[in-house]
Amino acid sequence: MGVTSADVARASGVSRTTVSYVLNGTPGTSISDATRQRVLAAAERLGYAPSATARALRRGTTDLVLVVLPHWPIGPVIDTLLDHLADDLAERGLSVLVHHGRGRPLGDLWRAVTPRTVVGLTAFAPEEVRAMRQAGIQVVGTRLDDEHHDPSVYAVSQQQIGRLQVEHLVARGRRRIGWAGTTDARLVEFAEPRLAGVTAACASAGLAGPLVARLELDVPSATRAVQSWRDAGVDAVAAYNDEVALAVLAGLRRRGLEVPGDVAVIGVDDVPAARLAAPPLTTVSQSIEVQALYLARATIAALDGAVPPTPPPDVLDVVVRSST
Amino acid sequence: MGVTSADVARASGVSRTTVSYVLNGTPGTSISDATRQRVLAAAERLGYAPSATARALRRGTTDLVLVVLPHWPIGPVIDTLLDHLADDLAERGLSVLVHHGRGRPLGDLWRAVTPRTVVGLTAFAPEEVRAMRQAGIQVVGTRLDDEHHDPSVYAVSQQQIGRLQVEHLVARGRRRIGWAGTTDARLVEFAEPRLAGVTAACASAGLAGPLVARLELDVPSATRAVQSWRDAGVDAVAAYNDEVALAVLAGLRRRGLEVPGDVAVIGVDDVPAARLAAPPLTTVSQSIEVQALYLARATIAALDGAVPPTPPPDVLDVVVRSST
DNA sequence: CTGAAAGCGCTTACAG
DNA sequence: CTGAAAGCGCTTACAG
Repeated sequence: MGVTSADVARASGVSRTTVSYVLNGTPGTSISDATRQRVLAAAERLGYAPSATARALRRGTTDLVLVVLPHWPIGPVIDTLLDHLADDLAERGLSVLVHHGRGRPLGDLWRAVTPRTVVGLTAFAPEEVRAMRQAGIQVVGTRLDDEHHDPSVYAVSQQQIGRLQVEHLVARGRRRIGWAGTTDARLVEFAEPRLAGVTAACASAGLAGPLVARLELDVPSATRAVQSWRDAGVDAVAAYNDEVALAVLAGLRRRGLEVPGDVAVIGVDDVPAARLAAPPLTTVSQSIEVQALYLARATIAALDGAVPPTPPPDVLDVVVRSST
Repeated sequence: MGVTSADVARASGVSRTTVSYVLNGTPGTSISDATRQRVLAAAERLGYAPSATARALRRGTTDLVLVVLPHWPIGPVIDTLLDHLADDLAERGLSVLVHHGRGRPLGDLWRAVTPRTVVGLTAFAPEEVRAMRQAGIQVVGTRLDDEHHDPSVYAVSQQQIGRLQVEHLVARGRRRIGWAGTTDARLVEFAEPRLAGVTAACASAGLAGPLVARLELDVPSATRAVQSWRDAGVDAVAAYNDEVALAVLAGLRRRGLEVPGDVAVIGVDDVPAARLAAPPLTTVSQSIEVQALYLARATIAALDGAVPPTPPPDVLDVVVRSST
């Protein structure tokens, strides 16, 4: 198929050993400059590229980092995180590959890739983590179930997000909270803990539990949800994320209600559309850059066998705009 | 590190050949049922998983499909496409891996992964395509520069998108077109051809060329752009995508202008936020599901050495809402 | 300063 | 019905 190191050796009249030494710049081996030049020239001329597969088999590992996303629609937030992560890791010669949690089982994936590190933005089954580690793969993550307190894993508390939303609304004098979820079943992993946080915060504040509505991202669905909230006297809505919050705003608009006069609305993520909404949307930001940097550092520390970095103290932040 | 086929062979008292035959269900080899059971049991007990790397080296290929995204912020559109593609390919035992066009050079990537197929949602350099093909990798794509008419590649014309936007605006009686681009340099690859389409369509309609403004996704920046358009008598704006269009709407709102009364606005992508905007946004949809299915089919056809499927006839569609 | 040889873990003709 | 052996392409002790 391709040209191998044996071809380069033959073309430059040396052994494969020497080719390997020259091309890898193996330290501790001083090849004569003439030989070096001959090898380099031959490699160049033949268009030689080493087989990463053979190298991986020999070395037992690759320079790949596999990022596993949860099985839900990823938003701009995750895109940004991936961008930063790829940049940070590229400096260490690592390539980032992303799996979208769809298709074949995860086990097939990491076995096929033999990555150096698996970065999980989703929760892994404990057996899976064990199997990966046993295969010599580092496992790093931002998210595991709250029960699995693996010290190597840093989890942004989804509950805390919901809590912050309610605390902000309460500070604004709101007393009857609505929760806007989605009908997308894939989001349950994130939606449930956020709702739990909302519920807990309502209890702490001495309020009734949130009035839950799940909506599609369209105006009719949002309008129905708004109606159900109004019937119950809701004066503030915490939404699963900014997209849902935008739907809520659309529903309120359709009903002729004022924001925040009649109803306050708060989202999660601070997507670009949030600041462009009418009115601009108050939202909980997750400081993705900070998280990406932490993940990159954790990955690199794991690689170096160094102590894991300290997780960033507070990545959650309420961005106050005009909707509350 | 891990348990190998030799371990399984030893544990079950057979040769590695037999282990391989049993575990792969190699056709044309009839292993006695007793032996088969012994091997299976030993593999199970030892937790054996074949080394994908060794297999790849031996077979010369993997069951991986590498999707290369362009180096720009991917939106929900691409997410949906990836989801569909992964589902469609999983049925053929193929795993999808995504590269976000960041970090290390593409060449390192595909060499490291040795995928069966590379699916490009970005344009590849011709040498790169040649190198991949020479390495026995199939190359499939939705996008190549209009100059490279590779029959194996199906390109959604970015120019056509811009053209459709203008034709719609002209049909609505608009005569002075503004173009809303972005300051994000990563988007140039897509933005330029779309703008070229807008310019061409303006010429066809006997209009002056578009008045170009590039904006950030925030209200102040959008407001400045709106001002420049108004100074030039612009009565319709074609935006690079929906996000930019939302910014334009925000700028118009800030300026107290009516949409579409004073200025019509049209985006691209039909993201969920488009229908939730105030007013709901007219946009060009790219029929992502159709494209994903086509890509999956093209990938599978390439695998089977079959004739490539016919590209879908018209994936572009103007979704008319209230902003025009 | 450079080469012959072993071995990473698998699959697959080829023999029996 | 099953096994010994070669080989995928690389790297790296070990010898010279």
